[in-house]
Amino acid sequence: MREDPKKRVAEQIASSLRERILGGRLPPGEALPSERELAEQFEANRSTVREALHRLEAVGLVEMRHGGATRVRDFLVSAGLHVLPWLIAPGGRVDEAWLRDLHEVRAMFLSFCAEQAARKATIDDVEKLEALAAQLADPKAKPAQLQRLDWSFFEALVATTQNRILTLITHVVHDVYVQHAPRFAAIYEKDVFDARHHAHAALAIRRRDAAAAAAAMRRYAESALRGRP
Amino acid sequence: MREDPKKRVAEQIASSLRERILGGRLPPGEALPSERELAEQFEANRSTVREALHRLEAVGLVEMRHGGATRVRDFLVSAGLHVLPWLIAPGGRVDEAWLRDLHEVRAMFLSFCAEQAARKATIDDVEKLEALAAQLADPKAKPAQLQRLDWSFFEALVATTQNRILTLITHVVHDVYVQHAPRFAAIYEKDVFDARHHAHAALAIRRRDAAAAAAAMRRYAESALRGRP
DNA sequence: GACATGTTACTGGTCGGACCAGTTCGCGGA
DNA sequence: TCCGCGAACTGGTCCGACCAGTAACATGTC
Repeated sequence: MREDPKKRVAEQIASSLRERILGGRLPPGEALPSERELAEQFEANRSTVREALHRLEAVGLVEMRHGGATRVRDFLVSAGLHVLPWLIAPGGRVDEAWLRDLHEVRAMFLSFCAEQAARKATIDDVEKLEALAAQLADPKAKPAQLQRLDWSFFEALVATTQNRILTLITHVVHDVYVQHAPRFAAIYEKDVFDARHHAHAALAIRRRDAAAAAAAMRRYAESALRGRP
Repeated sequence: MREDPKKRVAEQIASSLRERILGGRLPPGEALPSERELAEQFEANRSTVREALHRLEAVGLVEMRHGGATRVRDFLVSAGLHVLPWLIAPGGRVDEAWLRDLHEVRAMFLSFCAEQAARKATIDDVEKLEALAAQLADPKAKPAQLQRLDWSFFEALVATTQNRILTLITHVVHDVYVQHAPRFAAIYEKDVFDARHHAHAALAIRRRDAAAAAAAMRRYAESALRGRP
């Protein structure tokens, strides 16, 4: 319950409650203290507490019922994808199990995007992907640069699919990456990162070879697993 | 701006603004009227308006800055997957382009889940999937029943993967399905729906044949496209 | 004793008005 | 012309009151 003067009070309260819920200290079904009680505990106004509670409600972590108590919902049953950034690192420490799940989904994503991209890419799309692949192949590039370029490649791939739902999912994944960028740095070390996969994918997309593009990206995603600590 | 006494006032205001944003009448970058002004327009208290604005902020539709104006964000750049239920049917009418995107993602999802399920399924999982596939094959089942069973099969498949990120994504898709269930009913008509795909997938999962399971579910997803109006 | 009922003490929802705290922008002086 | 200061915005927090549902307990009836 430390103070971070940067954050708004409401966000501090929301963070505190969110951690307790995702950390399991407030189990599903449990009734939260009343708003008036929370206001006293956090030494804040009830309106401010309400604001915090509404943030939690908006992402499906609690259920507020007029007249009844505000209860913790089971986020594995009710919450949407947007809780992921908090789930990955509850209390600042990255959770290995969630990370594994993320890498699996990432592999599915990359390969599917490559497949769709091969079907829908325009010349401009192809050239952009090839340009990024070329930059990724630069032996002088530092890991941090590679990380940025790799993300750009991913974004370009998603944009090429012209599927806006994939774009929406990407935003959430992006939130995870920016919040925990150092955690993924190991993937981009010299021994692990191999930009040839990107070049293969770009080439396959140019040739409209959906299967080859998907295979290249899948190989890349699986090779990145070796960079995991 | 009609009144629905069931919904809370704050939710009415949020819905109204959400529709304007997603409908494009409030373009990205545009500044919303001040909270005091909105309170007057909606004949509500400023606290209530703030509550509505916070709901929009929580899903990435607006950006509130202390001292500055609250501005509309570009949801294709900033919003997460959770806006999907509203995007699919802006103003009550289902958007065909979004529906097409959804079907694409659905196909990816089903096939990937089947593939992972084949790798991770326990005996219990397999039996549950086979039981559902058997029920789906019942020639006397009505379309509405098939729709429910098909969803159960999907959920069981996702649960079998033991990947909780897939579960989170599923929740959002579920929201879309329950909100627009009639829209998807055509998929389950006698001429279109073919439960043999489910049986094939279940069998492949039992045999731990990931490729076959993925292929079966992909065929199913693609066959369902024929049911689209 | 079992059950319907009404009272009451909670819960969250809305209100209004006040003040604090940042941003923006234009007016005025150097 | 340019800089800087301040007024007039913006959102953020607080207070205290009251409205509106819920749930549980006490009561009365059969």
